[in-house]
Amino acid sequence: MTMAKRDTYTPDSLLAVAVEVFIERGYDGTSMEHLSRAAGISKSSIYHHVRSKEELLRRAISRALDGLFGVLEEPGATGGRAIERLEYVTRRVAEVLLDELPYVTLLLRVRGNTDTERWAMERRREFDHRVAELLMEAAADGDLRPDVDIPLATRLLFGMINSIVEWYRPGRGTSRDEVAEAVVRTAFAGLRTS
Amino acid sequence: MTMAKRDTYTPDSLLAVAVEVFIERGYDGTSMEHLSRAAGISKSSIYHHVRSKEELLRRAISRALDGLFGVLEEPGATGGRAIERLEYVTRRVAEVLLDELPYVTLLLRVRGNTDTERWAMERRREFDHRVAELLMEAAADGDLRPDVDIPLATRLLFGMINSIVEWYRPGRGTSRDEVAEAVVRTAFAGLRTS
DNA sequence: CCTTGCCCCGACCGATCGTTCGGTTACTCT
DNA sequence: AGAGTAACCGAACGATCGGTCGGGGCAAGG
Repeated sequence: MTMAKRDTYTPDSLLAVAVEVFIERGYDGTSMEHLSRAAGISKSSIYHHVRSKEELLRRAISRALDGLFGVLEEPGATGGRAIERLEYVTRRVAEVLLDELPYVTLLLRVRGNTDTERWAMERRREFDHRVAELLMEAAADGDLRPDVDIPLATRLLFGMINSIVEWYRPGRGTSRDEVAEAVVRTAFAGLRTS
Repeated sequence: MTMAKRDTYTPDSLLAVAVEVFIERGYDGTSMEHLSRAAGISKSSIYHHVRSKEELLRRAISRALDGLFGVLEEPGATGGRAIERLEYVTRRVAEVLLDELPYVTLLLRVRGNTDTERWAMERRREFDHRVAELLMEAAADGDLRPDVDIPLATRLLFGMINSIVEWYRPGRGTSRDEVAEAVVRTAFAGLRTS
């Protein structure tokens, strides 16, 4: 009746292993041989769980994108003054990035060599655009320092948030919430009026 | 007598072509076939100018590192109050990054798969450490907001600066000096006291 | 004219790439 | 016990990888 838990790979648990290797060696720098060694099963066995190497990438990237776009649907991102929504989104994006660190890391490193990668880049641009609109609204409300260049500020804001994937390691140093808080505080000190 | 200029490749002019392809496709995602097509010469001809694919990477990375470490030797980085030196270094690093954009881009994307890449990562860490020291000095002088976490602030500062390589394209949008100025202003608004 | 040396080429090397295939194990269900 | 199947494996596929090799074209110097 109840399906007994077996200690074997599911597509998702295999994905978790694969993503770690992708991050360490880069997607193109990772061979199926590398993956099989890290997973402890043979190269051909991997194909029992997933169709291809690229499917692993697609699954990982989808998970990251779902998390990021999900933030834009949350109440804090849809109601209230633009500057407040912007601050909410900034904090939540940082949190999602920290919670789904390996998957978002992979998303941010995609270069556009395959159809999957180009699709990921397009979705990412779309997300950035949505946040840029928030910045424009906040500027129209007069809640941003008058001398900020909106497109430039958007770039630098994302640059700061996204850089987290380059150095954050869970359990070492600053905690998740502290990082998110520091990002919000540092970024908005340079943006907000008063 | 005078060596007539011939329109043929030098190791450096070939490097410029190769670096562009490396950035577009990623180092591991670039084959010598890709390089030969971009350079307009055959694959084997490339080996007349450079010893290997990895030598191209090493040359590019060296150029980036020389530029960055060079900043630390400039007068503005060695004399005066720590907070002033920090601001000088921040601006100059942004400028060097913009001037040597493709080479620094490559440096920042290295993952550590080969000896060359591991060497690059070590030199980079060394550079980051030098700047982190400046932050500590400035904090000791009481010129930084008392609530800033020094290691964290260092990460975010570099995150913002380094993100430039992800979006800046010369001749499009904001100018070199405007970008450098915006980085300094935005970053120091969140760091400096008063 | 002929030689020298730089720049380039096509053909090819062994190794490794992502993927496929036929078959074996081990567990579940009847 | 026997049937069915999920999970796995070694061997091998054609393609492509980074790199080598011997030689050809051509401008410069004699």
